[in-house]
Amino acid sequence: MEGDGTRPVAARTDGTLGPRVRRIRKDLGMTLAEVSQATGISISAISKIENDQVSPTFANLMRLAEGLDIPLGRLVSIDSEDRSGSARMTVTRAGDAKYRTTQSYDIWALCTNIQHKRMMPMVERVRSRDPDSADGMISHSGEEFVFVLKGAVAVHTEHYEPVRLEEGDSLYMDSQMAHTYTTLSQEDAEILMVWLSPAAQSSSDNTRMVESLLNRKS
Amino acid sequence: MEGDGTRPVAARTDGTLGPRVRRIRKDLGMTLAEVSQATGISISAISKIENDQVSPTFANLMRLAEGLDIPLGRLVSIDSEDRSGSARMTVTRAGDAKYRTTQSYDIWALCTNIQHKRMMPMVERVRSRDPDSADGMISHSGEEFVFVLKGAVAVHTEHYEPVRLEEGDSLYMDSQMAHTYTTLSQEDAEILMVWLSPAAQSSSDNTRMVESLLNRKS
DNA sequence: CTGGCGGTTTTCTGATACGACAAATATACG
DNA sequence: CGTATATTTGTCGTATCAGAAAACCGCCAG
Repeated sequence: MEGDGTRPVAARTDGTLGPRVRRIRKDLGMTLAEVSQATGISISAISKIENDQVSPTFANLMRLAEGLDIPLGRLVSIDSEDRSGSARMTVTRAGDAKYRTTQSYDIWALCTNIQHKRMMPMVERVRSRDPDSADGMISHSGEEFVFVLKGAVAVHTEHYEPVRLEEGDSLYMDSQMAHTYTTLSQEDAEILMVWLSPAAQSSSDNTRMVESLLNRKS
Repeated sequence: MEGDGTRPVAARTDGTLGPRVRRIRKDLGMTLAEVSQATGISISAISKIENDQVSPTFANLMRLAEGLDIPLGRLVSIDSEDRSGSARMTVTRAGDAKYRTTQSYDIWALCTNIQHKRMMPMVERVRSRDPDSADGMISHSGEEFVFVLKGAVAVHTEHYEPVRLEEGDSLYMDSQMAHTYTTLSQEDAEILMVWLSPAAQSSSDNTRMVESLLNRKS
């Protein structure tokens, strides 16, 4: 092992983990010593991790996530807290939502122009009245929350009896369970839906997933 | 292999990573050799990882995620799809939400009785009209989505000019940015808010966090 | 200039993950 | 049963990670 010029070069990681860890630590206003205290990892090890001089073991990644109080998945995922440059807030006016339509729904996707967004909020007008002739039952990953803005809808699922939701009622479900919505009121009902994708790391991912979900009949 | 004390004992990881990796591999119908091929990790190493005999380095975790075609965050996160036993859906009627009040808001937490929930939906009546005399600017982790149900509100943040939101308008923000809401309309405004905690793994966690956020003045 | 003093980086050494190979099982299938 | 395939286990050499301590780096006071 001739040390003839061979620098560490820090190629043992993707080169973003370290800076990400440092950023999180700084955001929490902690010193290396405090993180060491909180995680049980030595100061030097943390320093090397932050400088991408080592590829930490899974064990230490877990301890790090624990001590920094951040889910491990967030810690290691590439998306990072790097909000630099991108907007941290976006507003969508009542009429300005991004519109699209399917066989059974009119959909207005809200707040589409913010990056690194994990929830996908949208307003939907439910046009179908028959669970079978509709787009059909849809099953996808993640969780969804529904709040009835206007009218009344029925929620059809594979495991429960249909549920009637009136204005102001809300529902939260594991969206892996196949489901569909139909209007029960005279006028087409309107619901506010927020979908959370477990896998989604970026806004563009989410948007793509929504598109594919809406296009498949199932 | 005499059990003369020194056995691996597999305490170098949390004990769930290995089985999880194996499960994913099996689901994909791949052999160790194929995964080795796809990831560049040796067969023996993968075997040891799957049996929790080693704590893989971050570098190998990345290669593994890449080769198994799964987001790294999903690969390492504990959460798992184990929804067995608990309810997969819950409904909250318009009048039945869990109520509480603070100096500036009346809050109805929605869908509180479902486990493993990551989004925290709530309806808030905004009573304050002065951003300074209110509960004060609040900064917390995560993201929040707001939809105005009734009236008009102003959103005050540390980085942006106050934004006026009318009925039907919506907003999405990185809630680490300090913020507060005030009513602009004659009648107290009502908003639907969905908060996503990055750390939250379970409903109870979320509820506790909401409580502490609401109680601190800051 | 000099000497603390937090905070961080580097150095040094023991512990351990990794890769390659081989032998021992385990599993699947005819 | 055999045979083929897949997986586990063990060994060895190397790469490299973790931790302790020393060195380093502003920064500030005297």
